[in-house]
Amino acid sequence: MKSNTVHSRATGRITLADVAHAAGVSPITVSRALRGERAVDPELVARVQAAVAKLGYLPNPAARALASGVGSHVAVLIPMLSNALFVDLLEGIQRTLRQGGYQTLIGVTHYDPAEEESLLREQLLHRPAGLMVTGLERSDATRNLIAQAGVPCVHVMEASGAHGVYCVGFSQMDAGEELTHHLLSRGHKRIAFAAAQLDPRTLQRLEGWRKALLSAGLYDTTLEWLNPAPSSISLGARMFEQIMGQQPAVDAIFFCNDDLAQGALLAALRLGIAVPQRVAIAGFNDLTGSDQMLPPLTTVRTPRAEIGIAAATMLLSLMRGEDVASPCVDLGYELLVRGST
Amino acid sequence: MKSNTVHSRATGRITLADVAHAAGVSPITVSRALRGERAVDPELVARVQAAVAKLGYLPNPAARALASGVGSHVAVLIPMLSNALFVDLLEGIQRTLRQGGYQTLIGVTHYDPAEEESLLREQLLHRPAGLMVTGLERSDATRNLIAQAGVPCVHVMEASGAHGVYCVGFSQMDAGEELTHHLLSRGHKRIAFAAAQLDPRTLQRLEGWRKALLSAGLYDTTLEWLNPAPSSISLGARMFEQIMGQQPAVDAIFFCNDDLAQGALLAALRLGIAVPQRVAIAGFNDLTGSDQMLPPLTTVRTPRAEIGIAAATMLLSLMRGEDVASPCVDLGYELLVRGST
DNA sequence: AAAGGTTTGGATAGCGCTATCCCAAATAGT
DNA sequence: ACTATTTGGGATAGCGCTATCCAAACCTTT
Repeated sequence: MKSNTVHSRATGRITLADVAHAAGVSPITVSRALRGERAVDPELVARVQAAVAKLGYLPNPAARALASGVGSHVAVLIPMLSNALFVDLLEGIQRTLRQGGYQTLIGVTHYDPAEEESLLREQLLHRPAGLMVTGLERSDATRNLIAQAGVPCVHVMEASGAHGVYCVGFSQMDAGEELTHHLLSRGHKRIAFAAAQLDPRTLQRLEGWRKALLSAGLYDTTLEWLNPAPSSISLGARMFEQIMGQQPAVDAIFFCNDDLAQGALLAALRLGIAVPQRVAIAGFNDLTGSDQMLPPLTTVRTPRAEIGIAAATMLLSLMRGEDVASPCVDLGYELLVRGST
Repeated sequence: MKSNTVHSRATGRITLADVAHAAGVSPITVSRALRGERAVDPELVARVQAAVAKLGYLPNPAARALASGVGSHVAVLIPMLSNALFVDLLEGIQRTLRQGGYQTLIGVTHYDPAEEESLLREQLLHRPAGLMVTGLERSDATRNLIAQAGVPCVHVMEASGAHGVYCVGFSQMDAGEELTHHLLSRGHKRIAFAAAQLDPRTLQRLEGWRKALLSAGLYDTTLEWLNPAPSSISLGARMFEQIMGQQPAVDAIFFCNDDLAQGALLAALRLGIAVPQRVAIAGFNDLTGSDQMLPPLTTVRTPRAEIGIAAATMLLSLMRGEDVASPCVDLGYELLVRGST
């Protein structure tokens, strides 16, 4: 006796062939109808869709990936998950890509170019449909891997006019400059820049700070406090104590990230140093808690969730083979002046 | 003229067949030698490995997934990325799985059972080799999906004796009880429990708190402050003000998470309420910054990185078809008594 | 109306790997 | 010494889908 189940394959899963049989068309027509890859008679499309719905057909991503040579996922490389900045970014990316039918494969580079390269190499084996990477600076080897991958790549968190590169972000340098101008406008003369991690974005903010101080004739190398260690609240506290101890003339400090600035504010409370009277403190990124500090922290709100959404939307277009209006999107930033300056 | 390149396929990539040709064996032998799936003559294994190294062969995950019916990745479902707790957990999981040759596909459920179910459904389409989920409580539909997936699943963050379930975590209830006992031992009589998010783990801590207060004869429903909103520093500040305003007799507050407690400490500073003299404050999870607060926050250190590593190690064993010594691993916790109590 | 181009559906042949069956050779059992 | 069992290599046949070529049907154009 013949089996009268709907499926034909041994595994028992509904396949494209089953749908084709039910719709009375060939498998390739089902494939085309579902992907919209070529014009198909609307009536056949309707029959196919009815069969798909009736059978509950779900395409097999592995088979699709093997046959087409490209997967249904996107590889995203970010430096860190412990910085809330990237978590917000990722949330926007993942939600948007998921709506577009793509999975997100996350790789964490720990700010290490070698790790970025090895992660990318691994990810590329899985033949992603697209790539998303943080920033524009990377090793030549990594850059080559991206170029030879043959899939679109969007760069996030920095905006650059460099052509041939898709990017979504904002000008870290302008933001750093604007925040420094704010401190200058408050009458501060000795404005220190305190940074940790020293990734490219941090160094761009440093450039902005330098530019503002140079134009005001107030630049001084000894005002730069650069620490390559990872950024953290406790490091911020330590750097604050160090700066105030070694350079009492400093009357404002621009911390490259809010966690450092939060640590500094807590240290100031502990030491009884008045903020902003004795020394003004500013941060960057408007992380959670910054508005709750004593005093509330002046900082720069960066549109990371929006960047994630815009970058993912751009990547979706590129993966569909569409052109994008502008390869480089600048989403700006917002200076948030609060009690600490 | 015949091509003298090493590869045979149109795509130009080195395939298993190329390796087989170079090693002078059949493709299936190469497959077996590389996977160790069946005994293969050591000499042939050596020849195969030499050919792999010479040609730079890298297996195609999509082909492997299609032929074997199972992918080379693990689906991990966690509630949130904005809680540092899960970031630390994930870091341990991802690093360990990567060493074992598996990719990690992250799904964020936002504490929503329906989203958990739909995410799992999507992930299952990709046929993961294993599953990792947070906690033990979930919808029946999700539970069925896990059971019918036919791949091993490890539950993290809670330890339970329930048989047939693999889990790595600790007893949230015991931790809540122990922290409450600490507060009792400090002489506090009216110890409030303040919680947000109200996920199962939080409710287990609540149970521990209740148990401790009941045994001390100090339990009172009005001491429970439960807020379903997401946990955050600013919510902690608001809840603190609310509790102190409405229930001035409270002499200690156990916050279910450090972010709430940090907000409370900042609010206390703002309001000039002495901690721990007027009211003691305790948190949970020892998040970054808790040791920098004024006063430093008493909390419970939870071994989330270790949980991630142990859970991933267990899952690796299960995916290899090995037995694990104990299906349920309790990694404990550590009470950190600091200045706030 | 014939020649040429343009759709649109289908047959065919893989994508690169592994499950499965088979068989020869080696080992064990009585 | 003979069968019974184990061991290890290979041939074969897919896994479920899409790229590619082909042919028939449908429009144009002159």
